[in-house]
Amino acid sequence: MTKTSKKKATIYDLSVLSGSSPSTVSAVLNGTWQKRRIKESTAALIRDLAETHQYTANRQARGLRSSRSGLIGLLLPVHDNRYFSSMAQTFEAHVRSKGQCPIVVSASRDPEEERKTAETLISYSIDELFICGATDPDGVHEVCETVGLKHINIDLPGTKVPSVISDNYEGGRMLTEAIIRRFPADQPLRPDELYLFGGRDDHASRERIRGFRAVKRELLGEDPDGCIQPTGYAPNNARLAFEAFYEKHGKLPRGVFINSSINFEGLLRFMAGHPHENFADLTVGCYDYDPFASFLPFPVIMIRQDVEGMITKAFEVIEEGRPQPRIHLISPELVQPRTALTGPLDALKDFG
Amino acid sequence: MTKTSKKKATIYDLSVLSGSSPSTVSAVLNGTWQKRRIKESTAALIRDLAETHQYTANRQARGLRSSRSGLIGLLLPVHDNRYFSSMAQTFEAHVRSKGQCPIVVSASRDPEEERKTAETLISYSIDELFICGATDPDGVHEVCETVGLKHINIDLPGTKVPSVISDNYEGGRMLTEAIIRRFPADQPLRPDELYLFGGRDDHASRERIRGFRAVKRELLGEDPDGCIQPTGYAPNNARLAFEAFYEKHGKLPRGVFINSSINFEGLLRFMAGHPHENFADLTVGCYDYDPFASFLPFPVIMIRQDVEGMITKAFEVIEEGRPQPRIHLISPELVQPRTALTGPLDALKDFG
DNA sequence: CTTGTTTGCACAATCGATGGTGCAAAGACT
DNA sequence: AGTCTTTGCACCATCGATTGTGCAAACAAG
Repeated sequence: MTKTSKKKATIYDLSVLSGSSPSTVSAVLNGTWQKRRIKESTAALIRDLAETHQYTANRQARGLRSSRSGLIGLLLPVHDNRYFSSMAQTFEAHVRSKGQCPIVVSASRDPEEERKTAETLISYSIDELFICGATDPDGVHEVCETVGLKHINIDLPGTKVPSVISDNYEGGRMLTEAIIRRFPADQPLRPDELYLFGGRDDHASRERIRGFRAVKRELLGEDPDGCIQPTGYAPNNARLAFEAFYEKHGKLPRGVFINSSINFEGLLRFMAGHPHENFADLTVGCYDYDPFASFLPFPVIMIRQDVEGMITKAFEVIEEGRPQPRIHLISPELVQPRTALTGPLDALKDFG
Repeated sequence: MTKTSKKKATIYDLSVLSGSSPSTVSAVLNGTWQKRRIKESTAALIRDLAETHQYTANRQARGLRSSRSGLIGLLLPVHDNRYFSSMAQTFEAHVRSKGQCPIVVSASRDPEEERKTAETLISYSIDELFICGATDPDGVHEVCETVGLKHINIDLPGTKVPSVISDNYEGGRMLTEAIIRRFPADQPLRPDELYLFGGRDDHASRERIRGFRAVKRELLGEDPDGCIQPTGYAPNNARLAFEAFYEKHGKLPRGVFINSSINFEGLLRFMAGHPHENFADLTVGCYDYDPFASFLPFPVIMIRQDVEGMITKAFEVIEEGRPQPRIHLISPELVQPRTALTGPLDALKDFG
C-alpha cells in the first residue's frame, strides 16, 4: 500500500502539497472558490491532490465552524416495527438525496427518554429533527426550541409546531366499514359483535376510535361503550384483553378492529394459547399493514399508512419559513385480505 | 421564559458566570477535575450553573479536539425488515448503554453504496463501525483501514476482520430436518418434493444450502440439483420462480425452504395471484422469524436468528485488542408453526 | 522566618474548516 | 510612466472543548 495514510488527509496536508494556503484548499473543495477568485488551474491542481489522497472534509471541524452538522435526526418509538422501520427507510432516502446524513434513534415512547435523546442529538448539532410517534412531542419541542432547532412532528401531533399525520379518523372509518361489509347480508354483524382492541389515549387512537364509533352508529345503529378496549401498545396487554373476552364469552367477537400490528401480535399470542380453536367466523381489521398478516387463515383487512407521503409532506413543511403549528392529514390506504403489496424492499439490489 | 438562551451555553459562558477559567469548567464537566485538583466547592458551583443553564458539551468541538465523536456506526442493507430493524434496535441499546450514540444507515446491498456510506460515516469521525449484511465487507474494510477505524462484520463475513454470523449451516440443517419430519410416515416427502427458494451467492445462502442438501441426502437419500432455486433477495424474483414452478408442475412443491422473509414475500405475491388455490399439502420452512408468517394457513416452520447474541458477541470481539479475522458462529433457534415469540417490542412502555 | 511542597487554578496551543480582510502582482487606461 | 482596477491568493480569527504547562497562594517542615 503506497497510500496508507492511517490518518485522514486535511486541508493543511493538501495546502503543503499544492503550495497554496489552507483557505484556498478549503474554498476549492467546498465549492466557494469562484467567489474567492481562485484560478481554474489552481483549483484543478487541488482537486487532483484531493482525489489521489482521498480527502474528505472533517465534518466535525466544518460543523464546529459553521454550527451546522449536515445531520438530520429522526426520533422514533422503536426500530423493529414495520411501520417505523419503513419511516426510517423513507426518511433516509430523502435525507441522503439532500446530501445530508440521517441519524435515526429510538426512545421507547418514554417522554423522559424522548427528551434525553433529543438532547443527545442536539449535542451533535443536528440541523433538523423529525419527531415521529412521540408520546410527548411538546416536551421534545421545548428542548428543540431553547436551542433554535427546526423540528416537526410526524405520526402523533404536537401543538407547538406543524404535524404531519395519518388521517386516522378517515382510516378508522374505512377500516370499520370494510369489516362490517365483509359480513354477508343474511348473517350481518350486530353492534355488540364488533370490538376495538389496542391503542391508548393518544391522538391517533382517539381519532381511530372516533371513526370506528361513528361508522358503527351509522351502519349498525348502535355503538356500545364496552366494545372499546384500549389496551395500550404492549402486545401482552392486548393478549390479556382477548383472553378476558374469551373467558367471558367462550369465543372472540366476530369482528375485531385492532389498533396496530403490535397489538395484533397480542392476538397471535392469544391464539397460540388456543391451538384447537379455528376461529372460523372471525374478521379482523388492523390499522397497519403487514403482508404476512394479510394472508392469515381468517380475513384480515388492513390499513397501510402512506409513509412516503408523510415524509415528503414533512420535508415540504419544515422547509417553509415560519410554518404554523397546524396538522397535515395524509390519507391512508385500505388493503383487502390476501394482498401482497410491494414496498421499499423492492429497491434492494441483487449483486454478487 | 426566563432562560430562553436561543443558543446553547458553552464553557465560556459558564466560565464567566462562575468566575473561573474555561479549562476549569471543562475539567469539572467532563469528570477530569479531580486529576486537575479542582476544589470540590468550585466544582459544585460549576455543576450547578451547568444544570440551571442546561449545558451540554458541543460534541463537534469535543470530537474535533479528541478525534473521537462518540458515534458508533451500523451499516445495514435496509431498515424495513424485521431482522435488520431488530439489529438496529439491539445495536442501539448496546451503544447507548456505553454512553455513546448510534448512527444507523443503510446501503441497499450495493457494494459501491456501502463504501460511500462508510466514507460518509467516517467523515463524522465515528469511533467504530459495525458492518451488517454487507455485500462487500472487504470493500468497506479497505475504507476503514486507511483511516484506522475499528470495524467488524455481522451477518455476512469478510476475510479481513472478525465476523459474527449466524450458524447458517446448522440452521439450514435444523430447518430442513424439521420440514421433512413434519410429513407423516405414510405420506413421506420425496427428494424431488423439497425445494429451496431464494438467496444468492453469499456466504449465508451457501451455508444454508449446504445444510439443506446435507440433510436431504441423509434423510431422503437424494438431493437433486434442480431443487435449489437461488433467486436473489428481491421478492419479485422469488415470485417468478414460484410462478414458473407452478406453471410447469401445476402445483407447488410439498416442502419449501425459503431463504429469508423477504423471499417469503415473493411466495405471498405468488399466492395473491392464485386466490382459488388453497395449497393444502404445503409445508414451508423460512430462514427468518415473523410472528404473522408463523400463523399462516399452512405450516410454517421458522428460524429465529439470535440477534441479541450476535450483537453482544460483536461488541465483545471488537473490544479485543488485535482480534483475528475469524468467524464467530451464533446458533439460531427453530420456531415451530403458530408460535408468537416475544421480542424487543415488549420493552415498549405504555405512557399517557 | 526561610525553604520546600502541595493545592488550585489560569493560560494558551490545538483539532480542521471557514470566511472576512488585506495586499501584492498583473492588467487597463490616460 | 502614473493611476486605477481587477485578479489571485495568503493571513488570521473563529467555532467549543481538551490538555500540557506554568505559577501564585496556602501550607508544612526545619
